[in-house]
Amino acid sequence: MAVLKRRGYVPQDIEPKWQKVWAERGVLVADDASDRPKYYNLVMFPYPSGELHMGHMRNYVIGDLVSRFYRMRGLEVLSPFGWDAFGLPAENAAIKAGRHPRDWTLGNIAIAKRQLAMMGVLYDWSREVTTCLPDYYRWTQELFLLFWERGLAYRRMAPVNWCPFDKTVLANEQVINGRCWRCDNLVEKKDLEQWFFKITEYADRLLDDLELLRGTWPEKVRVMQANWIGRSHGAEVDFAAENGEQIRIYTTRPDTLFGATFMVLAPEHPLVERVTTDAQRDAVRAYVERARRETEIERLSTEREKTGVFTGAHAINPVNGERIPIWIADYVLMGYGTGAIMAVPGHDERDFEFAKKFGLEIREVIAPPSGPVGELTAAYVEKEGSLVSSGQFDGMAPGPAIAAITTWLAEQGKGEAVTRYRLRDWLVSRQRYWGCPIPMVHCESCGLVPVPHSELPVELPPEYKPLAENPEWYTVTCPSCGRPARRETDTLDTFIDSSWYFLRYTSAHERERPFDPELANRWMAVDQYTGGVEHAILHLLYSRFFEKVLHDAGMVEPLEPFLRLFTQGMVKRNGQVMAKSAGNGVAADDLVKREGADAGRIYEMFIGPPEDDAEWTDSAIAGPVRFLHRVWRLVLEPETIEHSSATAAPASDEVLRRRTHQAIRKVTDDYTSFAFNTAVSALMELANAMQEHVAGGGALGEVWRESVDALILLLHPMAPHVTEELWERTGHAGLCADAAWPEYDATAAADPTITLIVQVDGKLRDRLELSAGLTEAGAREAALRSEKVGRALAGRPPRQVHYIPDRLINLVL
RNA sequence: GCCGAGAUGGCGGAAUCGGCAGACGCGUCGGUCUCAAAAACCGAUGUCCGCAAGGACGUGCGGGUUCGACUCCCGCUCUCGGCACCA
Repeated sequence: MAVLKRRGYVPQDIEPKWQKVWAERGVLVADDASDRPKYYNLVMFPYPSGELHMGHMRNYVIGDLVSRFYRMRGLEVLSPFGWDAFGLPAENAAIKAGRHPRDWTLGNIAIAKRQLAMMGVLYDWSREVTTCLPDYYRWTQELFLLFWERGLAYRRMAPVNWCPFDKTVLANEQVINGRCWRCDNLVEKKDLEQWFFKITEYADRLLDDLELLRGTWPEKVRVMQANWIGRSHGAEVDFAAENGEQIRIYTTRPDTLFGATFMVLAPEHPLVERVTTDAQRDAVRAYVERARRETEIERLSTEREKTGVFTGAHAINPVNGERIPIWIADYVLMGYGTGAIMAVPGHDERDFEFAKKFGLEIREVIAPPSGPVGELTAAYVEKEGSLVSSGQFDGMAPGPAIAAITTWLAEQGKGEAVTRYRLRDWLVSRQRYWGCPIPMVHCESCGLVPVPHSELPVELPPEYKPLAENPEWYTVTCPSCGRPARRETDTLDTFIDSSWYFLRYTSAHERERPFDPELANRWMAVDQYTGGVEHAILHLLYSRFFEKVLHDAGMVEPLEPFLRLFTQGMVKRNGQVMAKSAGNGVAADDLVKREGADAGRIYEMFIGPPEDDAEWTDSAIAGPVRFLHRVWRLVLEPETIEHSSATAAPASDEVLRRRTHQAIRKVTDDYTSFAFNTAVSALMELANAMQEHVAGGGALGEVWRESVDALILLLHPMAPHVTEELWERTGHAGLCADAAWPEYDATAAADPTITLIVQVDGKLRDRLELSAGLTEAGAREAALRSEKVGRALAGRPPRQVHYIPDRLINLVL
């Protein structure tokens, strides 16, 4: 595309000038001591991966727009920025390019910082944080120790997700369809000793407090988090195996206990070996071996057939003393519940399928409201109807029966009510160099010993090589007994770094603690948090967890870190999400060179609702480009706009003023509610109205100047450079960025005339321009006077009349 | 399979409460200017019938409620996102 050459407005001439002024004057540096109401406006800090394109920019433009808007409305805005700078891509790039991950990362930060400035995006850079620098990660280590001291960090052997390509373990949340979230390779299961955070201890609060976010977080995100935590209420029940072992099962449907016709243990269940009979031992061992070898590919095959093997053993159903067979099957997971189930094929789809395949008994114990089915052809899973073949509980509805049977089990000492979660503890250790070192020491005699606070930070060694292969680094003396010991060589998941950065911003230079609680409470909670939906579970759940732990530690008051959450959609081009790898990104540098930052910003806001994905069309940016040239001309040289007596309605100050105040109302509402696309439309309409005013020979007096000022001010959050220039050129002292938001005058915006819609039998027949405040009789009279209406009525009198004052009248025949 | 969101012109999208469907743009067509082109500016632009006036149809599909439905209800289809043997 050729560089657009137009008279007057040359964005490339004015944009750098104003960027310099804003920076010099520290326009967006937040004042901790201000007595204006605070507004903490946060955008998700990025991973510095290289050049920014317009897909990245959408987030930052929204953030900047919000900052500028609320500043103009008189709030003390805190809008900090930083870098989520530890992580695998830096290591991968470093391996490829032979550079140290730190150099690669810091280089990218410099590029991104320049590009943000070039887009006119302002931040309070005095609070910048970079998670890979010791002055940040020393506090991450401090917080790790706080979790350790509060019993929330522990180390244990566990089956974990191992990515063979990235050579590290992954959190459950980082495994997507059995694949690594970073490199997309299949994940393996391994038994390893790893560090965990006890997020499950906070499961109830993380779930229940989602209620505090109703209406201010996208419903989608709240639902996703609730499902991820996955709380279920049920009972644990002991079944006695015939060899004397107790097998504890978990069920959410104790009401179906009389329908249990067999039991199933997970292949990894510790009792498998002990209950299996000699006759079945070989078959069971073969099955368990196969299940162990089974890869994620087989796990994921969609139409997965049930497999299993009989142990030869039996157990006794505690409610009715029945003897039922014990099976092994991999559809029962060791990681959930107790790793063992009672199978109720009549009322569970999976058990039904298994029973059908292996010819096991299917028994009906819940009759639907319409009565017992007799021969079940599918599992009846609804909780409606009544119990049958269930001894003393017959006739009860499933709901009450759940409570009654659970109570009975507890009284008999055979079971108890239990709450279970899908959420697992957070695996936080990674076998990578480029992360925050875990400040712990392994001592043969003392065990796990925390590094004393006075010795923090535990710094990464300068040389880039795996920590476990760096004896010079890991060999230390035990802080407790002084004997030779070994440093922990794992580093922390980068999601820990990003779980508290918003707190660090509130006192980024604090030297004694991770953050100053007083300042944290001055700014927290975040009033507006903006970022991508891809963080709906991971980052947002972990940050909420940290906030609650730090609340409990007395370091910050709010229970939830983010009051309002906005998740913006992704920008696509040629049908694909803009990405370096897809080669379809619109580079920010190119855009600024061609169309200018302001036009790019407007286009990005105009492209569609900000919460939706948007398709970037190269030609469509012409609209915002033309619009800005038109604004320039309207403000600085309205006399060059031709009078066009043929088309223009006679102009009046009253009409111009009305449309100006209507625009103030609309744009203010739209900025508040994140409807940026319609805010652009409203501004274009105001410009159209002003142009019509001039073309119609309207006066260029006081009302005109009010419109010009409003146009500049309303446009400023979206297109800061051109408006700053116009503000100066129209003779205002001070910065447009510092100016007060225009006041909306309801009287001026009120329309004295209305368009009455006239319908006959619900069909539009005429529109009448009338003065407002019409009675039904008056409206009816006016409607009947219309020639078009007369034709439609054809002499018939209306039987009914529906009148919506000042809007519509419907004559029904 | 379950949960959530969505489907409106050639394209992006708009439509506070059930009351003018298609705002605002892009694109396209026509015009002005120009030797010409680009840019700029002006006008037209949902579909069909009609010279026109005007009329009919039209918000994924099929029903329903209503004087009146893009909007509410019932039943589908398709698209996107999340979860996925969680007992």
